[in-house]
Amino acid sequence: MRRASIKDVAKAAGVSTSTVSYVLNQKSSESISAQTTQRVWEAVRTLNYVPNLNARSLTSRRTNLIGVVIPQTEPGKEFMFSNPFYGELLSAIEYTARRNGYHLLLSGPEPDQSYVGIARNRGVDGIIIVGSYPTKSLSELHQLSVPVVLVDTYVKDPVFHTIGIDDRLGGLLATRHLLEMGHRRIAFVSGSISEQGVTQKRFLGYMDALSEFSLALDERHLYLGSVSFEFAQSVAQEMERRGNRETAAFATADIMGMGLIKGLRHMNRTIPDDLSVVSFDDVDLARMSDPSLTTIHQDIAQKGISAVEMILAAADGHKEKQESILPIQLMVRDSVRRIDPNQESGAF
Amino acid sequence: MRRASIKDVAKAAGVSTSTVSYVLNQKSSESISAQTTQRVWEAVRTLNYVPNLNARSLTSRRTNLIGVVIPQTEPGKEFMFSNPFYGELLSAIEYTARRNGYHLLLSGPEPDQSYVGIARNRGVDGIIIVGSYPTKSLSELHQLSVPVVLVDTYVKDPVFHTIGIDDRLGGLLATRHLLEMGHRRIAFVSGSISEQGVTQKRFLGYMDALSEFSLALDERHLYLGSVSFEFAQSVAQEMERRGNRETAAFATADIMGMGLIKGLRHMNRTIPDDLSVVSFDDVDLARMSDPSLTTIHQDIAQKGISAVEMILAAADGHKEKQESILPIQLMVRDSVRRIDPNQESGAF
DNA sequence: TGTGATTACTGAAACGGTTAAGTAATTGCC
DNA sequence: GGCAATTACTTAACCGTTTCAGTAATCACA
Repeated sequence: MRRASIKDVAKAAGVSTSTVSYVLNQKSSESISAQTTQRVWEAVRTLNYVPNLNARSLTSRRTNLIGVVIPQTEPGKEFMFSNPFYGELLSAIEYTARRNGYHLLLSGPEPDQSYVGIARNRGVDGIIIVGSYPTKSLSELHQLSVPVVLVDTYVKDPVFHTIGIDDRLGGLLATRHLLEMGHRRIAFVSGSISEQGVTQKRFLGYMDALSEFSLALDERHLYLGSVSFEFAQSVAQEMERRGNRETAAFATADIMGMGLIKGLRHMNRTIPDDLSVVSFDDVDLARMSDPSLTTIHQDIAQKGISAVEMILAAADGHKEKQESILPIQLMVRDSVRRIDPNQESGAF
Repeated sequence: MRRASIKDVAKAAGVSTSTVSYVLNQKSSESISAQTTQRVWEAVRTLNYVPNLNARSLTSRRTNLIGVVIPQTEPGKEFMFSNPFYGELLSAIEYTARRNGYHLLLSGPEPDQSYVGIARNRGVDGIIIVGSYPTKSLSELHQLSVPVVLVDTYVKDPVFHTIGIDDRLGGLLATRHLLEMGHRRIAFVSGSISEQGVTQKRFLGYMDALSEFSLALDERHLYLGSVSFEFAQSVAQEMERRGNRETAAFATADIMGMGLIKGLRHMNRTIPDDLSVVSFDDVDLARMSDPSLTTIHQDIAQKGISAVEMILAAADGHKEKQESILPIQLMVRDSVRRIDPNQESGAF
């Protein structure tokens, strides 16, 4: 008992498959009598017919499929989405896509042929790539003539649509806030700094802020690892070990901010009394945290919505390259306290 | 400059399309000379050819696509995944699927034709449904002859593969722990209790535990709303308003446990001193929370892995209905304190 | 009343693949 | 040396859909 095909419908309605197709697609250029139209719809109903979109895409050259590639945040870790940022982003993408008649083809990066797999062999109408990847895979993508939206990726090549925020400004705002609150020895806690990733920009912002206050970069304040709760948690001990007496930290993701807080608490330190923390992203978690995190807010949902809209526009023939930089904002909450800049001792 | 098709390869290699197809699929039943094989592969390489999986599925009747339906946790909310549980689960599903050569078609429930859309018109090889849905849509699904795995859904009809945990036992373990720690007035904080959802079972477990201690259900201790941080947060005030003097609460999801904690803290109450909390799921968040949550642990990743494996088995012809109940475990952390059962006053 | 439009359809090719059946050439075997 | 089996392909049908190019019938009109 197979799924009914258009042929079954045609037979049941006593017409040709082309007629059925015309009825289904309501082409105004074709004229079909009201009688026939009704007979076709009846057949569709009784046979419980649904068009096969895969077959349709064969001729229409449109799949109504958007590929979404989300990275494993941590190379050693099996599962992605360890950062809730991705969950929130994906939600927005899925919702927007579905509203516009698109489905989502979800994939992590494929080990062998980078991440163009779904684009190439599924013929997606567009592909949204979140995060940074080796440049060579990006150039691969360019050869496919498929709209690509890069989210949170920095590339010089102005070939792809991009959407992101001003990460450097974010780093500046975060660090400046700490400086204005009197902090001078500020840890920089992040994942590894890659060429195309957001972290590098946030780091530049960190340095910008130091410059504003005529401070030199002290590499001993850099704590680089992976974007994960666990790593950030371990940084607390590392800070003590190094003995740099930081009074504040800028963590480049909310989960890292939370990890830091947790790590400090294990050492019986409290936030913000022993260490002020500013983080980045403003995921739901940031508000839920205790103390709630002072963080750089970005509109994660809007990022997803815009990404889909760019694909839709490109699929509708708009050729111009689009580039969107969403606003960000410092959210002052409870994880930073003001100190006397001349006070000599930090928590460590 | 279109994508190369199998015809282009055939022309370039000077053979028929069938030969190319045989080379590509390495059918041992067909004999192709080493020479020809090499020429075909060369053509494939120079033309950068990748088979179109959509076209292939037309004849092979296999799409290598698994549909995943994840609910909007909250009817009024636009975006799903507000509960990190879904992110963790989806991660595991995606990873396992990709490892086995499958891609994921992600969808929220479709407003009009429930959620069978992707199954019907994309011809997925299997569909994983997370959470509970109206029964009528389920019966719809049954008519498609596609393997279906129901995750965290209770249905009497033993038609679908299912995977879940013993939610009733979980409710029992959570509540019993609170009772053993001396609590007698225990709030039940959850989303709405639906027929097929997990909440109902957890509620039954809550009642089981009360029975064990010869306590009657007091409906004043029930706080039902939506599975969200925000609702749980608001429950804190509601508890005070009602004045039932609860000393503990069982929240049926970790985010609700966290919301509760936050809500109480806003009222200058502390956990677990003023209220002990046990929650459910043990998402990463639960460990990160402060105080870390005493919660019912379940292996979320395994849930996803098993779901995919069930689909794979079914796609390979295994017809028997599979049913998996994963173990759970009470994780004792820092959100519960022992009190004297005879002490008369709770926090409220 | 013949002509050109319009209406209401159908036939067939095409999309990119797979595969059963057929064919020609070579090989194995007695 | 003749026949069957094997090797190495090709042809053609088919999967489910769209769409261009017909075709036949009706209609409008001078």
